[in-house]
Amino acid sequence: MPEKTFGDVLRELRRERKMSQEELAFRSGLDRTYISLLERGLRVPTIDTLFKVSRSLGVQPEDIVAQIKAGR
Amino acid sequence: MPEKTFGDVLRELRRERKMSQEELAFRSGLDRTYISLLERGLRVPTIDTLFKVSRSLGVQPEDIVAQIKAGR
DNA sequence: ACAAACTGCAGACTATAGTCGGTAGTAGTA
DNA sequence: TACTACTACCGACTATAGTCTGCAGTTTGT
Repeated sequence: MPEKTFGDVLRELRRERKMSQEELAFRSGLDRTYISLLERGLRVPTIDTLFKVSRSLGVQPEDIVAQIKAGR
Repeated sequence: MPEKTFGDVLRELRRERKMSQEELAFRSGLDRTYISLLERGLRVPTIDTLFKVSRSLGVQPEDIVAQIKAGR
């Protein structure tokens, strides 16, 4: 099982749902450009943000965390 | 099943291991006073910080997240 | 080819995560 | 009475999460 970054998982889940960055941002109450930064790994989210996006994607936050490779 | 805040879970796990805030801070590479802030719910950690403390506590980060009540 | 929708990216900004040094209070123990 | 270990709390700071506007480049569909 290939482990990925948070951004990888986020992009994957978003695309599976055929959702644009803008739509995910709106539904999560976040900025569109910030979703872009997250997916490219240029920002590290707080757990509050993790909860917001996972809710918008209809997935449990722990399921996202479980897919992430242990950071440094 | 009683759901808690991140701080509640953190304090609980730390005490179960009979570890001081200072020791947890040292092992996690974080500041002593910051662990105190986290446990009292005065700070929201990034997922990087979540990984650090869960590693120090010998628990999977997703297990901590799963215990947290969905934040707004 | 063209247009529309989507995304990367830059700069300047605000909010908050995380550090650091010190002080005071608490709980336990000799 | 102390002494020790631990933690709450306090500024004041630095680093970075997250916003906003705008524009350029890419992708997708017709």
